[in-house]
Amino acid sequence: MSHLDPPSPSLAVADPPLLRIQEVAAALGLTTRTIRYYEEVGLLAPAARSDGAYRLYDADDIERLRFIKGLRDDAGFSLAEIGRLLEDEAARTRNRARFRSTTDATERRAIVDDALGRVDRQISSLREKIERLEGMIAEADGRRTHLLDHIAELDAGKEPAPHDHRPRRR
Amino acid sequence: MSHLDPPSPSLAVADPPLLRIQEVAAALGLTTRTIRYYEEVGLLAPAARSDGAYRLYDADDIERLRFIKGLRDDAGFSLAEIGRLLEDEAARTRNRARFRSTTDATERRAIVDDALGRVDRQISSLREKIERLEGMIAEADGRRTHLLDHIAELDAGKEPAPHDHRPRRR
DNA sequence: GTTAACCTTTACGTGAACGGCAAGGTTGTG
DNA sequence: CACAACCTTGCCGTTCACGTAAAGGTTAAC
Repeated sequence: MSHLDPPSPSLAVADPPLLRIQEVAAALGLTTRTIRYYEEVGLLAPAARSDGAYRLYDADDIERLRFIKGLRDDAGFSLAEIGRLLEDEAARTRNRARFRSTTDATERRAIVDDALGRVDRQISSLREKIERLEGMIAEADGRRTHLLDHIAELDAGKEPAPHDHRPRRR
Repeated sequence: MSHLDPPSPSLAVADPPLLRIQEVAAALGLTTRTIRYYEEVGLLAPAARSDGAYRLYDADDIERLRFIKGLRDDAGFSLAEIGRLLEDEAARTRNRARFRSTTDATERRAIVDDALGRVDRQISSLREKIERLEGMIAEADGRRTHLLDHIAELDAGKEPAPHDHRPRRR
């Protein structure tokens, strides 16, 4: 069941603590404003609200937020692209509800299959980005080689040609 | 000398054609405004100006612009970061002038060495970015595996536990 | 030398992604 | 119940990366 079955025999499994917005912000290195903004544009909604309407986030929310941050900072995606990659929060909420509201294994399977497809698309998006970056490295490596050639020429004390920049074939 | 010595025996080597801003823009899929803006913020200056002050770009400029576009689109760097990576255009112009104004091989070597250092820093920047992306892929792969576990459970017709999201150790 | 198609600078406008208040409600601790 | 420390929803401000005219000069072709 869970990673280590709790000693409590038949009670609710000590539900995980829900965090308030500032705790989440501090944990992830974001500002509360940013998190609220992400909610505004439909990137994630808190798992719950307190009686007084405080936003309350669970571990899943935090994982999602961390991924959003990575997509923004590390991958350089725009929030719009991130939204497309993650499917909007409304759909996620709907799917969670659908999953819980049914016991039909086939239907549950469909929902999980769907999630799997999204994750796969996320992964190939990232791989594609890596390939483009590798292309850029190759490009830069070309310039590097060119410069090394130059250095070799200079070290050989050659009569310096007046700065040729055309690609050299070898 | 150059990639194929030109037939012209002792004349200037048919200097390469300089392009006007719109031709450059079309060739790279940018707008003229964007190119002018990049000049405004010090990312590149045209190799020359016509008598009537038209901007004229050479092949080097275009290569630089293409790299800038890659850093922006593929790597997702901000223009400020790109500026730091490329060293500002003023420095580039100065170095070009210094390179041409000297015949001293040692001095030239220093300049080229400098350029090599920059290219190396660019490459490690890109590699670093790739590593971060690979980290994200690993993360997503974790979620993927988790989903696959779920699917296996469902297919096995197991009594569905009420949606456990804690990391599973194996 | 006229004309269309380019170009120049200057300047104001815009969408994205937040920052930073104000005015008020909520929570937990003493 | 008082109080500090948090939270809420507005709403306006800002920076980045350009878009979009406006008013005029330049180039190349005819």
